[in-house]
Amino acid sequence: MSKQPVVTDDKLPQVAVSARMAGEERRLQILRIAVRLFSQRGFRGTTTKEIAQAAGVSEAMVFRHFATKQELYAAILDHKACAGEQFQDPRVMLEEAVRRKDDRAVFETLACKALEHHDRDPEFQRLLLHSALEEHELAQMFWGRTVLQVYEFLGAYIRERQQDGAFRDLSPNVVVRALLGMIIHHSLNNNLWDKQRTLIDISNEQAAREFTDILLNGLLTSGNARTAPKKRKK
Amino acid sequence: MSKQPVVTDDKLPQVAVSARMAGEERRLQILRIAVRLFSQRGFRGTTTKEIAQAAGVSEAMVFRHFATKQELYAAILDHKACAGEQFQDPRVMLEEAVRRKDDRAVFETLACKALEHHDRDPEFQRLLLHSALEEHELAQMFWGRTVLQVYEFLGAYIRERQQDGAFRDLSPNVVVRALLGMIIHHSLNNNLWDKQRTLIDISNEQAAREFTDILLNGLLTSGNARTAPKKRKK
DNA sequence: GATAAAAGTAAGTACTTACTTACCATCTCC
DNA sequence: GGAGATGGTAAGTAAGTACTTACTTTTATC
Repeated sequence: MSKQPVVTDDKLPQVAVSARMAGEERRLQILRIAVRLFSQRGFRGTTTKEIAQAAGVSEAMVFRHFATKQELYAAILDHKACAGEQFQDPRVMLEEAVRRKDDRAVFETLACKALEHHDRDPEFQRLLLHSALEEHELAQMFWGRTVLQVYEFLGAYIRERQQDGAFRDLSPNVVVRALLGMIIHHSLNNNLWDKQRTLIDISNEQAAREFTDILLNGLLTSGNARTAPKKRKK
Repeated sequence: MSKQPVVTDDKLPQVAVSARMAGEERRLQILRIAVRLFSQRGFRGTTTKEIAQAAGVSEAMVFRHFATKQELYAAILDHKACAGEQFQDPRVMLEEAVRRKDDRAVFETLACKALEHHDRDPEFQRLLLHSALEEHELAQMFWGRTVLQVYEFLGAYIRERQQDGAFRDLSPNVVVRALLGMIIHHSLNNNLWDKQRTLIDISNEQAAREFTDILLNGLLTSGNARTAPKKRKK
């Protein structure tokens, strides 16, 4: 009777805002909104009431779809970490470059894809950091499922190239950490500390190229390599 | 009367636990405890009740020393960011190495000091991350006061060495970001994701040496430099 | 068009949270 | 030794918080 048709914006006609939705549809909508809010304010910082309001439904609806707040969080992790537009498996992504032993392509492609992913989905990085700080299972899961794989895969490649005599004899894991460090720290800067990009404002492609450049060739001009060549134990 | 002398541990005789304290002393104790709890669980994740309990006093005491929870947080930021065992100014720390133009010493010393600091005071990094995620002022303050200075100082050194012809022509800020990325990401891994250090378990000194090594000399053996020398637009 | 399942809500409950009030205890110093 | 300042508490309060219950509306289906 007194129920006005709650369509707040005529410019979004394809989505009937707050109209009755099919169950699965509403579930997904709530999930997406929760992703946004959790990534902005963390798990503890986001209330179920806020989530419900942002979705345009009552709190009870949230709890019909997700029995507890924890379960909603877990569903998000599943959604973000397993399904959807997730990291492509590096083994597939880099297959060709690895076969060609094109070092530059291997590192640069990986760097570029990672930077693009963090750029397109900054929520993911925030969510990950929040859960790492809160010591939530997502952090461990992501570490075991994604990070370790990258270390294994890239590490194996580096070992292979060392045996070819193409790479110097550094610990492969340290090299991987160096590369990931440059990439992830750059994303973190762009998403968290220097959103206006006052210090560095370059495209992902260029960033990937420069970091790869540094890793592969080093900073020094060829004449000046090793100013203080200390002996390095093992 | 019925008040037992609440001294829980005889091995800490110099600090009378929960006995009457001088105002300033109690204030500092609460502050230190709050630092620990905030860094572990974040601002929203820590209750004033927990802080009071950990300090062995009633909640009212916390609010006598700090009018609000926010004010307590602000006091922590002051304490951590201004006073105490804060970062040494890199300009002082690296003065001699810069004068000698000992590139390896410049980068390695900075790396080592930063790694050691994060190792000795992991709370600081957690606190910083929490506040960056919560978009708190500490993050901006730290960025403006500490991070920018490092970029300026190291950037200037790199520019100088480029004019000497010793360094290749890369954007100085990108080089700084690469170095900080390796260092900070390594600390982050040690403090947050891989506390058991299953992947990489090396001393700070060695980490600093290896990262510097990578930055200064690159990965490739001298014969193989630049497998695919694309032209780089300015 | 009756019916039953599904989508939805208003108004709770039990508990926690930041913060307050009103009062006690213990020093210090003349 | 008493008085005022200071360290300290028990027991609140009002506004959240996650989650529930009992109920109404919509919609697909026969």
